[in-house]
Amino acid sequence: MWAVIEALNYSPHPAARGLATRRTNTLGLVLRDISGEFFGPMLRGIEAGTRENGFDLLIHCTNRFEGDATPAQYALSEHNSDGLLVFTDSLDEAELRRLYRAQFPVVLLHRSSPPGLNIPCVSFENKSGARKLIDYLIEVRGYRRIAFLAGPEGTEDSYWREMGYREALAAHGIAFDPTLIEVGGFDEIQGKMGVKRLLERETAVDAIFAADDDSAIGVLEGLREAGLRVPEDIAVVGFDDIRLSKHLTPPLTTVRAPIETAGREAVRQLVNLVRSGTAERLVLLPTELVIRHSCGAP
Amino acid sequence: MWAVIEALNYSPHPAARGLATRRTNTLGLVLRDISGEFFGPMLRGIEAGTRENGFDLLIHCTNRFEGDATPAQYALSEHNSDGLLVFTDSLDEAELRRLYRAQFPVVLLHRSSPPGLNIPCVSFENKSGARKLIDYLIEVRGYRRIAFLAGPEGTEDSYWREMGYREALAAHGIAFDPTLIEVGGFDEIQGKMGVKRLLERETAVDAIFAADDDSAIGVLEGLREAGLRVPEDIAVVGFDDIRLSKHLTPPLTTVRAPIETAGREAVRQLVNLVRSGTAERLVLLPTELVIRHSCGAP
DNA sequence: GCGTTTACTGTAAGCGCTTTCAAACCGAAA
DNA sequence: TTTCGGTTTGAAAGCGCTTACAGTAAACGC
Repeated sequence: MWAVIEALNYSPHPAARGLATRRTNTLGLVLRDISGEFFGPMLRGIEAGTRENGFDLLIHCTNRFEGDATPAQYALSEHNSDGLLVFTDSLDEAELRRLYRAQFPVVLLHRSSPPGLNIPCVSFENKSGARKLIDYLIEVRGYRRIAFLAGPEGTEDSYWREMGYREALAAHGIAFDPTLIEVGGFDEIQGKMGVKRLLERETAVDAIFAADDDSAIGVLEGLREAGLRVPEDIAVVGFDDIRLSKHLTPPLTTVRAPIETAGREAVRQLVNLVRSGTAERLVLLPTELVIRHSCGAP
Repeated sequence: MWAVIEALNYSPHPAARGLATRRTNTLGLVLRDISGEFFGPMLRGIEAGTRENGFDLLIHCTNRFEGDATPAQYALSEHNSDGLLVFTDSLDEAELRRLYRAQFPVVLLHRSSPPGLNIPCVSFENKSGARKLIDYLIEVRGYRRIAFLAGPEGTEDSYWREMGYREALAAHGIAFDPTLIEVGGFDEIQGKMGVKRLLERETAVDAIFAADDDSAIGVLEGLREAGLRVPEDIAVVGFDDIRLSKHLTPPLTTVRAPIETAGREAVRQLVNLVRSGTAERLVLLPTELVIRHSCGAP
């Protein structure tokens, strides 16, 4: 029997099998886009996770193009996958609700469940990571006027990092100063623009906490163009510890976020959800302080 | 009619449709693994390309795990995709031949067609890029003893870069010296190990041409650990111009390879092949010299 | 030896769609 | 009114698989 199968090198037809079993053996990943340093490691983790569990991976970016005719399409759904990994805000709440009502397995990555939905999430310990970082800047490096350059509006990772920042300030009796907050984005350009706006304000700044390393790169650039030395004139720290960070000039103090592990873990939860219907409601992966020269450390 | 469809929010079942039409509306991407800085931009290009053309993207890594039970599986094939994008050597020649005989649309990325098969390929102008780079090192910077740190055995990108290197030497009457060749790999670790082996030989070296930027990073590290200054004691150049390169210390002289464009172009060729059965046999995307401080330029 | 359970094999239905083909329909020309 | 071309509509077949079920054979206990 198997010999015959081998001889004819037969392989079953996934579409037919999918039709009959009503399972696709495929997991879907929904992203807004694939840009920035973040996605390489994340994809690596996700791909590894799906493969280890014998699933295929279908990727879809929901980002619209300039002048595209097609309306918002939810290309990935119960029809072509057994479960969905949803990154941040790549799927709107209505679709999330629909999938939830349909009891379709979904795991959220770096985004929490909309109220009432109880969808499992995987993210980092953003708050405590930021807390450790700012504690260090205050206690060890002696900075008091620390600016926060936030990520994109509505990004939860950025929100919790800001909460950690505020908590650290409060714990050391430093009043929160709104003029030290500037919105940025999770990329180099926005980081650079953000720091320029910050400098125009002419408030004293000891250190800048960029919401992620990508934007910290822009901050370094912006400061260099403004003729300021890092860390002598102003210290810079980021979050994520992407591969570039240790190669920057100066090497960037940051918080290491296990990006790849988060991807793998999200798949693990999703596979559990698909197979046994259970998953942990919230998984927060630990972060770790990484001290380099950009904060003034030797 | 459409109102009813809207009202019931009906959406067709891809598996059933696939069964009936014998088309999947999906393109497959076969990789060995997703590591290194190269894959981010490449995936970005490929994803954009597939989406613009209304196809889905299925990704599969053929890399084996330690002690995995499953034999070499060709998860992606005529059953679940309308065409395949094959990156370098992620698929063996036998499978390539089988797909070719079955007239299944395949486009190769950074790898040329096995003899007799005539499968379309998309790659960079590696040879002329390397030629420009080495010409510059010889003519402008005056180096004569330039080492080449090759990529992984059998990698065509590396092969053609070496050919460009040799051509440049020959054109300037510099004899090819095998002791200046060292094998490395397309990653940091291998680059570092390669440069250490090179230094142990105690041949005079003016400059090191690493086959890609990832390994050039390892070279920089290796030289730093050996107490050598770049570019004062020894110059270093790479190939690809990945995002890190300009942030390195010193910033890396390299050749810009349009990684993302190559991905997008490969999809374009594949879509043509799927839709009209035609594609260009070979597309080589132009590369561009990027001069930074690591080669001794100010 | 017979009735009963267990195992195995084969058959048919059906998954949700496309596609083909035939039948029905409609308007225009004879 | 009849006839013909063209269009619309409906029904049926089939894509390649799974699965449930019936049917047959084999094994078992009394």
